[in-house]
Amino acid sequence: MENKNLFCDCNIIHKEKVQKTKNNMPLDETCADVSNFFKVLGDSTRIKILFALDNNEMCVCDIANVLGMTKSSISHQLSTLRLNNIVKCRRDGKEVYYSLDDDHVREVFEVATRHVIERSEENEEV
Amino acid sequence: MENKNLFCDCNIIHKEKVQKTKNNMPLDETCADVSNFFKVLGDSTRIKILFALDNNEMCVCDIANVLGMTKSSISHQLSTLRLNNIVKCRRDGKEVYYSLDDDHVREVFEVATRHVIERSEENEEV
DNA sequence: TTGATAGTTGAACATATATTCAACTGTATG
DNA sequence: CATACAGTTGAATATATGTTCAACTATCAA
Repeated sequence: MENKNLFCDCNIIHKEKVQKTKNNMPLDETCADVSNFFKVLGDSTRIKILFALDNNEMCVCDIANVLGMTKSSISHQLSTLRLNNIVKCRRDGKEVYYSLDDDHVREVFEVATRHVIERSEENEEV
Repeated sequence: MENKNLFCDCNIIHKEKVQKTKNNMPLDETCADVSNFFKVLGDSTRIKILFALDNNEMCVCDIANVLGMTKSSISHQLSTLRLNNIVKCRRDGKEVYYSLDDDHVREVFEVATRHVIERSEENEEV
């Protein structure tokens, strides 16, 4: 059947649109990078860390105290955030200070927060 | 010890900053909503679906064919996206057509994509 | 009504991942 | 040097989640 795709269990309904969309799809690697970026932000502990860091740099112990969690779990999550270029750090004596890495991150973070807050306000009205 | 937090295994190093940051933290529920929003975008299948829908609405079979996946898995993921108000759908005859839900989503999505692409270009230069 | 196709859904399985725990490194101080 | 504290890290465990499979509903056409 010409309309069957080897890797798919159903027909192509709009052949041209499918072909066109296929041609415009980004590389798999790009999709993986984008989804990975969101995945890193998709954890409430990490989001709380970002809120805490939104206005000031903080050391691991202070973050742990703000969130009421162990320094180990915070350190693990900071490591994830750092490896994904979402926070950066500097050591000063015994402490390591973390802060948001760049403005793209702040922008995405703030747009998303606004989106979620506005949506929840909409839902209250209904 | 006055400097120990009941739920944390380490000292408060900067007492004032910790207190101030604690006071400025959003509600747990808000953090959960924000992280959940990102979590939904944090999967490569769902990101591919959003890329496919970025310029035109599509039915389930066509999306499945573009991604080379079963209609069942696509339908499961569309359901996740729909429940989180990221896509919307309309039925027309036997087909159900999906499209991006609102402009906030498009904005976050596009800023993040730009961010990831620019970052990967930076890395190529180095 | 019957058959065909589009799409949905719940359960099961396999994989991914957040936290805990314990051991470790790095730095300052006595 | 030894001690104390800040922070990191790897392994283990418990939980979350994406895909598959099979059964289901919805719509159209004969």
